[in-house]
Order: sequence, then C-alpha cells, then structure tokens
Amino acid sequence: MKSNQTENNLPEPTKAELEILQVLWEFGPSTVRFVNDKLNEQREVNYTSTLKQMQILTEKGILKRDESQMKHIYIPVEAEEKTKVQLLDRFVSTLYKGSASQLMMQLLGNEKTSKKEIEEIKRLLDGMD
Amino acid sequence: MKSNQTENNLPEPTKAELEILQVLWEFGPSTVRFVNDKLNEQREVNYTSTLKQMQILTEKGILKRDESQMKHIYIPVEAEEKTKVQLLDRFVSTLYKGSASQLMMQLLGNEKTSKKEIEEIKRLLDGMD
DNA sequence: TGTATCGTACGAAAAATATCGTACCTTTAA
DNA sequence: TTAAAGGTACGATATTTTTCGTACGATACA
Repeated sequence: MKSNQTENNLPEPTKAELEILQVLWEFGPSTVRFVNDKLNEQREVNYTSTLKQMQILTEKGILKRDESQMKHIYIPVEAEEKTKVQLLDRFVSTLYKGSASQLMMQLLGNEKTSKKEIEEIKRLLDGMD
Repeated sequence: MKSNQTENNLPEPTKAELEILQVLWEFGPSTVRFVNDKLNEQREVNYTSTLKQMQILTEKGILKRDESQMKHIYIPVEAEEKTKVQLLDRFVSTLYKGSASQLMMQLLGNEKTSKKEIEEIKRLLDGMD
C-alpha cells in the first residue's frame, strides 16, 4: 500500500473527493442528500456513490460527522484554506520545483488571467509591506 | 469510459505520467532507459513499467517517438510551458473558481513562499506595464 | 399497523492507473 | 557463430479510485 500522506498526516483528497469538499466549503456542513443534489447539478451521480465517498472521506479523517440525528451531518476536519494551501504546496513543488514566482509568471502570461486580476494582484502586493 | 480531455484535446497526464514528462522536460528527448534511471534515483521502478508508461503516453498523443533507431527516442509533443499552463488552468479553476488573485493570496500567505520569492514576483509585476 | 419514503451500511463490481513477467528481436563481442 | 546484454511488445496482474446494488433500520402518515 502506497500511503500518500501530507505533512499534516492527512491523505490527499482524490478528484471525486475534492468535488465533495468543494460543496461542503461553499455551503457549510451538509447531509449526503444535499451534497449529492449539488453534485447532480453538474453530472449524474447515484446517491449511494456520494454516500460511500463521504464515508471514505470520514474514514480517512478528512471529514467528520455528527451522527446525533438520523441524517448525519458531514463537516470538513480542516479549514478550506488549510487544505487548499496543502494542495497548492504540492502543486508548486511538483510542477515548479517550489518556485512560486515561476508559477506567477505563468499566471501572468496566461491570457485567461484578466487585466483586472493582475491589478488585483498588484494591489495585494503593495499592501503587504 | 470517462475521457478526460483538455481543451487541447490531449488527455490530462496522470501522476506517474507527469513524473516521466518532468524528466523529458529537464533533460530533453530521451530513451526509456535514461528516463527509468532518472526515476530510480527517486524511487524503485521496473524498466518495463516505465517503458509501458511511455508507450501509453505515446498512444495518448502526449509523447511521440523516433523509432528510426533501435533505442527509441521519446519526445513530448507539447512544450513544457503549454502543458503546465493547461494544468495550472485546471488547478485554478478547480480550486479557486478561476481567480488567479485568490491563488496569489494563498501563495503570499504561505510561509513557504520566501521573502525573496515575493520580491521576485513584485519585480515581475512592475516590469509588466 | 402496514407500506411508502428516506436514511445508513457495506460488499462488490467497474473503471482508471500502475506495475510487472515473459516472449522475442538486435547488437555486441569473445 | 553463439551467448550475453540490452532493446521493444504486450498481456496479465495489482492497486487505487469510483460507482453501484442490496440489505435493512427510521420515520411518516394513510
């Protein structure tokens, strides 16, 4: 078994798992039913598939749940920020050998990054000192 | 089969495939033997595993190869930049709903991003207008 | 009070990835 | 001219991830 742990000792979420996390981040702690409905706005997924995923996420320690009601409420263990930072870290180190500025250059060179975005970034930086 | 195509119509490379691409990007067109040796500097992989991966990459159209010699030479079809931009695009849209500046904020808030990196980024931005 | 509805549990199938064993062809050098 | 070394091809297996079917408990309400 190749265990794929972050420095945080939490395994990295897979793609399907990430989809679920996004819903929980956006709408807060939710039931399986709610998450599944949201997912189905984008693609067809069976309820029990989503249920299973969320159970797996719970086993992995990425989610926890409140079982006091019949309808269990699932909650991300780590804050959205923290998880994203971890994923970003991994991304930067994998693709850019850890160089954030290299990643930046690509963002800026990308026509998909609008002028407005660039202005926004500049403002952030200027406000940093 | 859920086919996972980029706008470019090239399938997204998987993790193991990305490892191989990295070697080719760093060292240029190479034989399987060379790539496999590089990979084995980091982890143990069987030669035929790497061979298979590179054949799959070729089938997928991510690599092409020069078969004129017995030792085939493998070459990435797309430039490093282009592929990375695609992956970055996907990353930004998945995790940050396409907002590059949000991603930036996380980079900057991350202690792993050094002061030097930040200075570098600033310089890039200032030189952009 | 029984039946339709909505929930969880969980094993198993399916699909996607990754790894490897074996066959077999070329080249090299004794 | 043959044996060793090193190459490709490719099916099979292993592993990981994803999806689903079925069993079964709770709840609601006719």
